Amino acid sequence: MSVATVSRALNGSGYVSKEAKERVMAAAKALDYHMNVNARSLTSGKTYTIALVLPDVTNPFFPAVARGVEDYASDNGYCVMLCNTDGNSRKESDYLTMLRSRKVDGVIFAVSVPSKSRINTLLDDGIAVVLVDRDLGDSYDIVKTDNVAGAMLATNHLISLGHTRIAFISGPMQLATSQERIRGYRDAFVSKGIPFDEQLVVEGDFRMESGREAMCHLMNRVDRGGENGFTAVFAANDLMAVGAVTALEESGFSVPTDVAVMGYDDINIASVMRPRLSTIAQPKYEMGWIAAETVIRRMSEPKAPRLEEILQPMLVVRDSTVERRGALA
Amino acid sequence: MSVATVSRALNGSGYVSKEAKERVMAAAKALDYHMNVNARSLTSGKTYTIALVLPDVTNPFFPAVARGVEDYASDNGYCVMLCNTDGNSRKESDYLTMLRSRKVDGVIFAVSVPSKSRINTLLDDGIAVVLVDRDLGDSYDIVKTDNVAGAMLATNHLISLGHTRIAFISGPMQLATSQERIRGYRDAFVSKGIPFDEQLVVEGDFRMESGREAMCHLMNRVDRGGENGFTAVFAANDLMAVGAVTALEESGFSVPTDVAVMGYDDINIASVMRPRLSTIAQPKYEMGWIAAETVIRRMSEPKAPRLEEILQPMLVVRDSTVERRGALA
DNA sequence: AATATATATGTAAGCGCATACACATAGTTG
DNA sequence: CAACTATGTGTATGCGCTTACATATATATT
Repeated sequence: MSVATVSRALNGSGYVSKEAKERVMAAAKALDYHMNVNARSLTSGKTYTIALVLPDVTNPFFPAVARGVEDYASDNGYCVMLCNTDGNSRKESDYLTMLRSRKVDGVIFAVSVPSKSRINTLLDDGIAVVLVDRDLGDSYDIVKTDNVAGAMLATNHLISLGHTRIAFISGPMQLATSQERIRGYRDAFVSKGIPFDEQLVVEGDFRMESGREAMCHLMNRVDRGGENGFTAVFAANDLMAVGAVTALEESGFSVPTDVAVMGYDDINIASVMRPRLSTIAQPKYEMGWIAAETVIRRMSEPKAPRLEEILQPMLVVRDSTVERRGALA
Repeated sequence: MSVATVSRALNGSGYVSKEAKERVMAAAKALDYHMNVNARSLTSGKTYTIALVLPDVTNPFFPAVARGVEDYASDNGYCVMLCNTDGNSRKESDYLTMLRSRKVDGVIFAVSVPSKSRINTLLDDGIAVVLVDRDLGDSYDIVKTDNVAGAMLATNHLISLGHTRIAFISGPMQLATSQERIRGYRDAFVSKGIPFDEQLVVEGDFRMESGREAMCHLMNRVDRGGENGFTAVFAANDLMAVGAVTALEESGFSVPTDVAVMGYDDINIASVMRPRLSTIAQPKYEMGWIAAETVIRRMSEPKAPRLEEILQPMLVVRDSTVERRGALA
């Protein structure tokens, strides 16, 4: 019995007599033999590994995505490596080169610092790449939700409640996601013919604390000049919305009575905090799932046209948004 | 220039002339060469990969742990594979054999279904294993917090508030973690000489919905007989506590006025929900970090005596616990 | 019966790397 | 200067696996 026969028996490839196959299988079971996947990848070129590169699993948006990725991946024989970049350019780059030398088959990438050249390096190495959530122009496969539509949904909801002075706490400006949400926010005003005040948008970094800070900023400006008032705030993600609510309450304002607050993402916190947060729900799990499906598909068709999956966000109205009263207007 | 020289230059092993080394490095840079880690692992036997096997990243307790693992691991040249088992015996077992054939160097394991034989299989394969959070007797390396102490802290806090009828929503009974917490809960009663009612403990599964269900159970029993009343509930994790609060409020009771509620874990939700949840804080990130440190240490000393890291939990008093009033007593 | 085809197995090479060993040269020591 | 050591490089083998190719036997086709 040669190694070749054994290999064929184990893989079900080529011709192997029933009898030989049975012997191999029996021996494998008896010895508790398990294929060395790494050795195989040496010849096959496939590692059946995909990497999930994201800013921070600790941000409640990502675990759901990760779960989606993992479910699809493991159902299809892939393992997933988890890589946290903290939005740090250095870490991001270090990880990418590490992934290259590990020959992962694909990477699902929630970019923090947009760099096409980095991604191209992966592609040149034959590694499939798909972006999740944060887009990067029309060069790469992407799975995201329609952020413009989502932000419009949110803003229109607020407008329909009688708010016209709506502050916006955005995400990091270099991210397409942030740009798209801010665009939806603006478009909502334009489409209703409501004047729009650039002073009301403040940049955050998607973390809770930055939402708090942004809110303080906003409130300070009102106090000083009597100008820049607002009756509602729309934060580009729930975490910042939570921070904003905290800041508001610390300053003695109540949500939604004094100011209405909208979030984005619909993380679990949103439905449990008080007031329960109105928000834009994203299909996080599905995003991850589809992203995994997409990278895997891409692996076998490196030359296929760009894949673009744009899911629809959904307005979830809870208790943090209510008809305009406005203590800060 | 032979492959051997190149290998030595790249690894800094053996004798290599300065000049040769420079040439190699220059060429490597010029060609954007990266070591094929998998190929290397064929000869070295090390994959520089560790697996993190846990029930569900989506449970807010775990992302922090995962983050701790990842930080320590990546700082030391290791990648981490994420494996969700859903507490499903089948998935758990499937993953373990997959990890064996991938020759991971170590696995950090939050066990769902206690099975020593499974773990021994890994160990026999030369894979380092360390348990996190859920213990399994004194056979394996473990990183956890002192659950007995934690549960006592919680229960004593409630008792000191005047509560004597304290319901307990436990985790799955087959988990040591659950047993330990229930033991702490009981011990608190015993040490104060307060009678203890077995009827007041209900089993949950650590998920939010099960907390809700357990709470309904508890309330139903009160309604029927007039017996089994309670003025406080201690849930074995925050998620179930949230579920319990929900159930209570749905039934028209208010927390903490009618019944006080304590959680366990101190996930981010706890400080944001209303009422803000009193809970037992676990050093989640540290647990992950130390677990990673421990597996990596174990790899180089397979025969060393068992490593046991027991961290201390901390009482965090917020708004969900307050002096006994009791509408359900 | 001669030839073609399907089936079955083995041999050998190679994937990208590390390393034992042989060998060669330079530097030290007495 | 002989003998030895430290330094540098190359050759060859193997890690565990797949696969092209060669070979062999059984079965089918004309």
